[in-house]
Amino acid sequence: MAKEKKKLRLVEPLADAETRIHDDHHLSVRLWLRMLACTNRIESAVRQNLQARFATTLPRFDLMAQLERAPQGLRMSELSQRMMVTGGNVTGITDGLEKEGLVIREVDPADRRVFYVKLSAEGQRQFRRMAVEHEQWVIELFQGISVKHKNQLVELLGEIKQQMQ
Amino acid sequence: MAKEKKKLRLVEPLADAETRIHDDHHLSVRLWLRMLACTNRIESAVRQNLQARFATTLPRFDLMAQLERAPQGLRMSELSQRMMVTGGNVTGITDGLEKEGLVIREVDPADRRVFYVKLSAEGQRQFRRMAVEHEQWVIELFQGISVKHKNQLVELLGEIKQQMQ
DNA sequence: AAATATTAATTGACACCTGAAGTAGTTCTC
DNA sequence: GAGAACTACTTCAGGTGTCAATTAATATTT
Repeated sequence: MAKEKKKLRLVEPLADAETRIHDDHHLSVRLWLRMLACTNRIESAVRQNLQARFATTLPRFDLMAQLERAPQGLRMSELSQRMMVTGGNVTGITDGLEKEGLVIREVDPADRRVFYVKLSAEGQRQFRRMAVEHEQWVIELFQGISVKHKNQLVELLGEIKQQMQ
Repeated sequence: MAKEKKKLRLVEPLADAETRIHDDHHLSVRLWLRMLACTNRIESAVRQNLQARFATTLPRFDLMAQLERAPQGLRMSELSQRMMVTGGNVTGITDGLEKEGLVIREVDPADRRVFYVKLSAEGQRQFRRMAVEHEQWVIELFQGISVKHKNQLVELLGEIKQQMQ
């Protein structure tokens, strides 16, 4: 213990010029861990709600949400991009939803490699019901945050998102 | 600035209050989606780096990071809490790390139900190496964001985190 | 002290997710 | 127009994650 500290102290003079950078190290890591913690908690809450209220999961909800915004249907590859997951994953989730009759795979006559995935009528109904509640959950989760702060967050996170293209 | 606020306060009829709520719906959902998008991208980058450089994974790194901060060792249940995952999950990750000789399960003679999980010497060495690079990755990912904005984000996300326990 | 409840960790079933390899259909190139 | 390259999707293996049920040890109750 004491040995460790001594060693660290010996190195300190060198690091001194870089104190600001060193602090930034900690700042960036701290920011990252906090982002992760927040996201995980919210995600976990949403996930539990989806399970409890609709016996479904976040990825399924997410896929259906993408389809709802694209009534003409989406290719598997487009779903993959928009959901930011791999193609193999989309195949699995789509299989599940198709088996439950919530989505449909339609072949493209012009290119028989391609599927267009669409919400079935039943899928549309179910998604609508879920979407309403989902919005409510998110609002409740963020209810303690002022509109001003929410806007600031959207702004700052936008900067990060842009930085990462 | 102050004038703006006053205006908003003066115009308080029903329609207006509805508008504010309606906007807030969108605002909250938008904020949530943006948080998720940012986190996913960063997480994905870190994950890829861990895989490419050290042939390991984020959960493993995360578990080792927890242990590094607690040289006396942690119970499975403590790990579970700190990592915000279920106990069964911790069992699996610990099994993997133990098999590779990076962590050790020590029985508590006072209560034979509990294990104290610790980093092995090899685990410590490996974690150190990973931690240095990991910090570097995070810093690079956030390099385009000013210190001021990072601090703001830490602050605002702290508010959210607090709001959610 | 025996019956009961509680607690710590594991197990098993199932879903998610990735990366790499495989299949089938399309396009390019000569 | 036949072979090579490319593209869309699927499959597979392996790690991650949840929940519910189980096992084993400890606490509590009577």
